[in-house]
Amino acid sequence: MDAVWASPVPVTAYDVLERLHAGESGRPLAATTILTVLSRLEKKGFVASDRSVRPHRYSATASRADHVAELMHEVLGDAADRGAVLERFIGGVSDDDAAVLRRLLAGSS
Amino acid sequence: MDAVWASPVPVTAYDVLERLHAGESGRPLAATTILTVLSRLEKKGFVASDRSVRPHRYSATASRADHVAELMHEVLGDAADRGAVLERFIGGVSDDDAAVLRRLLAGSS
DNA sequence: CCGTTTTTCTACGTGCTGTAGAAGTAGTTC
DNA sequence: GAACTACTTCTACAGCACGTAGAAAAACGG
Repeated sequence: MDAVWASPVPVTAYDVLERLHAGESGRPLAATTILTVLSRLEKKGFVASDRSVRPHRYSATASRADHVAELMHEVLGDAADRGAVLERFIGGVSDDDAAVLRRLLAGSS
Repeated sequence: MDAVWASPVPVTAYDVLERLHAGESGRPLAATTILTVLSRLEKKGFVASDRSVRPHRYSATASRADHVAELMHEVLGDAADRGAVLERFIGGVSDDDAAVLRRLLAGSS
């Protein structure tokens, strides 16, 4: 339920199906499975569908990066002691990530 | 299943029960409910219990801040495009949070 | 020993997720 | 336009986590 973000262009359910089967050759999924998942994702607002063309095209409403960043804000938002959380978070990031963060914060000052 | 972090000192199940009932006067929970939840939390490593004393004392293995920070790392870890995620994340934090982050990053340089 | 307190075992309802079959709908072809 | 086919929706079921709790077992106090 996550490989939908893999392609930034609108895809059909069958595109997703192929993409999934290309990677992992475990059990072949049914086409309807993909449709169901896409429908549920749509109901939750994670994807949008273009129903004007016959094989409906699905596209993500937010990029994976957006989504993950939002998740981070969500879990952070549940904390009253944001400072402490951020401290722990920064304490655990890699040097590379820290550099990225420093640059980003410097820019948006 | 979250109010356990409310107190940093080891607590008994009945302490938790009281604490919960003090706040929200909705429906009174059964004592066994708390025990069950604590057991499950223990199985997942979120709390530790001191079984030497009779009313067992439960304490969190990680502070709430630790836990939330870990969650943030978890969701971040799922992303290949960390840079983009961090960018979005920083873009959404408040000025106060940004200041805290800047200070933290400056310190751990 | 016997009652009371505390814990464990077991269980039920619910909601989310992965999976898919059955049935409906929409273009396509003759 | 009736049949065929490709696509989609409806409905369903199993699995899992979670909140909740009763029943039974265990441990403590007298």
